[in-house]
Amino acid sequence: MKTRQSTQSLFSVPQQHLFRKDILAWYDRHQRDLPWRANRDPYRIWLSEIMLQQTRVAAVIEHYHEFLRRFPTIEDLAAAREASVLAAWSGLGYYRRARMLHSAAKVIVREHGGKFPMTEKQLQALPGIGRYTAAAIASIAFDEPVAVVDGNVERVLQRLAGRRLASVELWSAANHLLDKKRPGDFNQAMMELGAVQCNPRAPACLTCPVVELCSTRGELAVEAKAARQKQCEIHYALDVRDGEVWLVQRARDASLMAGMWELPEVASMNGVSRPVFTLRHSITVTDYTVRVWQNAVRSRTAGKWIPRGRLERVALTGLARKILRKAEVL
DNA sequence: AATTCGGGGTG
DNA sequence: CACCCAGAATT
Repeated sequence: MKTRQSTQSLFSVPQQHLFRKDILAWYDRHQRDLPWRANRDPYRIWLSEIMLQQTRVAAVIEHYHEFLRRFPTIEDLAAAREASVLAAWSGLGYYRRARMLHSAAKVIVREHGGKFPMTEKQLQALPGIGRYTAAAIASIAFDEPVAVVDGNVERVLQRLAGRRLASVELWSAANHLLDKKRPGDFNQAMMELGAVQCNPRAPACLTCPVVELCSTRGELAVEAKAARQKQCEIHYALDVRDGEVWLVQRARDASLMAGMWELPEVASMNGVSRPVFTLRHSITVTDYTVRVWQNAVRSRTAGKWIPRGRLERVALTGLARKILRKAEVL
């Protein structure tokens, strides 16, 4: 017999009410002033959610305004060329997000007449929108009572529960806890709590609004993760003449940052001459020591002279952007 | 269920 | 230096 509930609740009903009241009151008082909280325009909420996938708030804010300045409406975005969208995304990483954002914009304009889909189910059918993002947009922009589970919420729930929770349990617990009258605020409050109070390293339990309902209170064990960063040295040529820079384009079918622009890679001249400068950069699982050379021998790979004034509009890799900025070319 | 995809802030 | 960030798509 199937008496076992497939859904689980962390708290008794009275505790749930208390939790909702406390966390919403805390959120009303302490929420950060973030750009995407200015209104409930689904286009802007959507953009923020895509940018925020695995990306810190501070990094997103740097790109958010400029992206909206270039593509103020979803029609503008749908009509843009992919290269322009990637240029606006440059430095944010996970460039597939930008391609899927662009393709979803086209779908919304072409198949939905530019009107944003309003339900979690419809949203999740769009490219780049998974379970988390669909629930986030539906609840924040359209008041649909669906809970989100992101990295923050996962941590908060596990600390509340005092144990690890499987994915099914997490979504179930979050949905039980959800305040159905203010789902968008509740979801954001949970994430805000995880980001600001219940952070990974040093949870601020002393000032936590729900500490009395928490079974862990800060002592949650961290799980060991193996992944080691590999170290690697890489060399690039910096050629600037007449206000132009020589750049090359990554292969269209490269697995990493396909089609984006960067400086040409060259052989090491360590010992022969001195690099213009050296910097460090990490991509996925590799920590690069990057040496930049002037007057290096480039191979004959196809490239282009790009006027400095146009660099803002080029889909540079994050590393290329970093180098050009350090060289004061950008 | 496990991998892949960027890049950087932070303790 | 290690860890993790308002995850999704692919295998």
